[in-house]
Amino acid sequence: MAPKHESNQCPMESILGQIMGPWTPYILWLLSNEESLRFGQLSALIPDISAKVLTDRLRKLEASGLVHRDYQPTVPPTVYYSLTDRGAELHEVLQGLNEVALRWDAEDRKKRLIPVTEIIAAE
Amino acid sequence: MAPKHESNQCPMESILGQIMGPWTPYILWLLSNEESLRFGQLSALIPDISAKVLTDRLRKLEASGLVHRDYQPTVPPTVYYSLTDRGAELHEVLQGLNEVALRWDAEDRKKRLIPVTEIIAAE
DNA sequence: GCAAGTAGTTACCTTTTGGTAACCATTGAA
DNA sequence: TTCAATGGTTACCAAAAGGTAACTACTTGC
Repeated sequence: MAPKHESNQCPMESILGQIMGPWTPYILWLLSNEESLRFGQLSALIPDISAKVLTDRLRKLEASGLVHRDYQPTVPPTVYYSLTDRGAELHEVLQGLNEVALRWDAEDRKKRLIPVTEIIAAE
Repeated sequence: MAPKHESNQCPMESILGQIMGPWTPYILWLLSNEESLRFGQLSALIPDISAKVLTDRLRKLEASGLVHRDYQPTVPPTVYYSLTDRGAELHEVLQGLNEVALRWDAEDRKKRLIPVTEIIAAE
């Protein structure tokens, strides 16, 4: 069974149930860096996600009150997604995570480059 | 297909691939609040997780270098899990997330209590 | 009159994930 | 002599998640 993140006890489990899962935090992070993003823009920024899954994630985030959906009945229709005030409260946490990600990435790159460096040094 | 978090481009996607998914951030958070926890303790702290899944998560975190496994060949065996230095770098982010979680939980509790308050006020 | 473009939805099928129960080793205690 | 205790593993099965292709609506431009 998937974690019963609804029924609970612990606030941490509850928030994790809302924002965890494949793609979800990534979507939140993209939205937290822009005023708003259209469906197609999100789709382009996350090439490996299918429309079905992207829709599903956005609907769930909307249901949790973290994302706002602004449907403009133009032709063709235009839909803007943005963080709600509550969603925006995740900005700092996501930035913090991104900083750790950048640090680890730099460290790992450096490690992976050592062999190359040795080859150059040996010439 | 599950997100291809290995092959990538973006550090944020990469870190999310390592720490996201059901139970994983929760395990990290529990470990970030203790020196170490034994398998059975983690199991007891997360009642809904099965041994199979807990093992799987711990093995993956170990493979990512975020968790250290200390097997003591006593009888019966004792295994201590703790965060590595890299894993410990997530502490602040997890604390930040927990603070947001506590705030939302308090807000939601307050909102859920309003009807009760109204009933009392109406008496 | 047909294609393009947006933001999806739906049905169908495959893959992945997770649960459950049984089993493992080893030794001390009842 | 048999049970309990720890930290798992394995096989088997059910459920959930996700991919793909087809289809929707509506109007503008070719």
